[in-house]
Amino acid sequence: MKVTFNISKERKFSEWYSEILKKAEILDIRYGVKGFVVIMPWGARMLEKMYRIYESAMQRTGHEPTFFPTLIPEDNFKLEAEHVEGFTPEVFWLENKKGEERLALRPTSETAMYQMYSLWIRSWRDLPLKIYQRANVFRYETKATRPLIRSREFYWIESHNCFATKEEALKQVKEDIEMTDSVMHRVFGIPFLPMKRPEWDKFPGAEFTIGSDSILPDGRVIQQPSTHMLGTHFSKAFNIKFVNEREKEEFVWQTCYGPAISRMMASVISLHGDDNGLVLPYTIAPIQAVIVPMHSEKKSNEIKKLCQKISQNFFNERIDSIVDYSKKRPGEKFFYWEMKGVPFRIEIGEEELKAKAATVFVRDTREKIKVSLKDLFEEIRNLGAEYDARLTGKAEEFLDRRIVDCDTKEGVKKTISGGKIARFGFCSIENKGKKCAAFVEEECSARLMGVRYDKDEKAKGKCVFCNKEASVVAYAAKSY
RNA sequence: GGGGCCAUGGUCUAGCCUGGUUAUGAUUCGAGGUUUGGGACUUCGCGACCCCGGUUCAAAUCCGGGUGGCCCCA
Repeated sequence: MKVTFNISKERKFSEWYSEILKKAEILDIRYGVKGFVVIMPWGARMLEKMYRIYESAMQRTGHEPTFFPTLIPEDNFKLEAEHVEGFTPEVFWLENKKGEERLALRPTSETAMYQMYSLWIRSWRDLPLKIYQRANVFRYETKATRPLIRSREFYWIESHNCFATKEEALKQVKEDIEMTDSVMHRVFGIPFLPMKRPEWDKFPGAEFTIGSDSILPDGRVIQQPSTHMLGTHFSKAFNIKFVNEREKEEFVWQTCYGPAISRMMASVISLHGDDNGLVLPYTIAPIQAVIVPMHSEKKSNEIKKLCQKISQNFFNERIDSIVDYSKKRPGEKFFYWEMKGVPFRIEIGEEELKAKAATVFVRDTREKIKVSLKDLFEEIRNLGAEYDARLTGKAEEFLDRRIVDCDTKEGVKKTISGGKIARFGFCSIENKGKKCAAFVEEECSARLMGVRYDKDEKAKGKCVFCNKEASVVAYAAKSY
């Protein structure tokens, strides 16, 4: 397929995004149901790699995999009062024959999993219970949907943990955020701000919520994984009790964590891509190196053999590669694989045979370098690590530069409308601060993201809205 | 939640106002030839009016409803 790609990401992010999803064959959005898309092979392979990396991090931190049913009986769904209230408007219901209970398509799986937890957990010896599942979940979005960013079905991992003490649960919240950092940030290259959400914006049924906000090129923030301290709200509703070491019955302390992999894919695509198309991190690119045999009158057999040898070698070394034997002219192949975001292109022709060195094109810098054939796979690995570090560094810089300190509410408004993140003194993220947050929502059409959870930012001066003493440093931005 | 715009081959599109020919052009795709170190050229070929209803001798075109998509504002 011939591909043209010439929309500026900087100037027209929204169009750029739609275009790249289609051109790079990540999604086909023509399925015909609002908010539902088909994930095509190039996207699916990326998603799969991201899943594997994330799940192995889950397992390293002591979580066990499970798969729970997609359907939740209505009675179960309704057990936790705040949860029902928060999620009911977003639920897809399956109506059955008369007299049978309605079933919910899971919007999240607390109410599916916790009834089982109450059966599984009997004593302190059963704790901690750390379980995750890979799942697709469904939310009936009434607003406009955006592929991968806000859809009605998305692909995520959800972990649901139970502990004997509050302290352990709080520690888990920290561990979740560390996982977001070690995987989403360090591996996928998506920097984020861990924000403690205001009281009025926490997860329905949680004591508090930490949302990890990342940024997209248009300056809007997007909530990536959120982690919730559930306290004993759900354990009381679902009767999840254990007998402690002193033979007393207690309710378990719970946390849950929901990294949405399909949403991270949106961030990966958006943050790293450029005007020539995708730029995929080396670690998650479906193909890490494409080998292009150049035309030759005399040496075409030798060239072909060398390409095969390199490819086999890559396979042995667990580098995902293909040789592009298609009957296209080189230029067309070059543009195509660049658009697909393949980190490295290896050109092999007469020149390379003679020099015993490959010409390696690096996607993000668009530079060509010579690499001796005998060091090729090691060098690709090194270059891959450097390449990923560059992408991450660039994304970090982009996020940092977007945060602007503001002293006045006019300043906040101006910052937000300029596509940046405002940071300012704020009275309170408890319910008494809700009035001040209304300014952010109504006047700026933005979200009060909350306060930093990863560090203690000292508030000085007044709340920029009500002029009372500021108790916290809050952040606000336009949001997806 | 409010408002606006749009729907024609795989993709982008002309035609619609003022109803009537074999529905325009480009690109992709398939076959052939010349090419091949940054999107080549050329010949031939395949392929479309979102759905339901209405008006009419006649609907891509006019009217109503539905579905889907995009944008702006709250």
